[in-house]
Amino acid sequence: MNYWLFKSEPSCFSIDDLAKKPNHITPWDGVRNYQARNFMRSMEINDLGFFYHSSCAVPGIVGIIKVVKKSYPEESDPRWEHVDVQLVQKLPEIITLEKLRTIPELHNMIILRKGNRLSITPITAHEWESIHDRIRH
DNA sequence: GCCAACGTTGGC
DNA sequence: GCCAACGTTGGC
Repeated sequence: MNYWLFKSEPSCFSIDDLAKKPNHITPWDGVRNYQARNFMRSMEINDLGFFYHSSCAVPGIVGIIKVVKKSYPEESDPRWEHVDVQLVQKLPEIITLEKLRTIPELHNMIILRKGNRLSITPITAHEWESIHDRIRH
């Protein structure tokens, strides 16, 4: 079991867009970065991920998703690949980037590093739990 | 809108 | 294979 963080600009594809999809499933297509593609290739069914809203007024984690189909080539350009993901939970409240920066366990998280632009990043089980603990129940 | 950081492109 | 130029990302 691996953990990931998936970035998306909500003006392009938001957590609510995912919630409107049949079975709450979407192909995570359009990734045009080799490192991110390689991360997708290494994903397994049932891997979990955080859904992150970027380039918006309040960036942060807005949901939990899981991998439901292993990486496969895109029709338009087989050089690129993507997995299918399914919505597990929309968080009752966003965990903002500002909040994430205050969590000591996350100081090494890739997404928080200056200049990071990767749209898909692995996160550790420890990081996953630290964030998960901040979800309101 | 600004700009730092980073990836990609293409001439050499 | 180097590296300058350019395009994109994403927080602010």
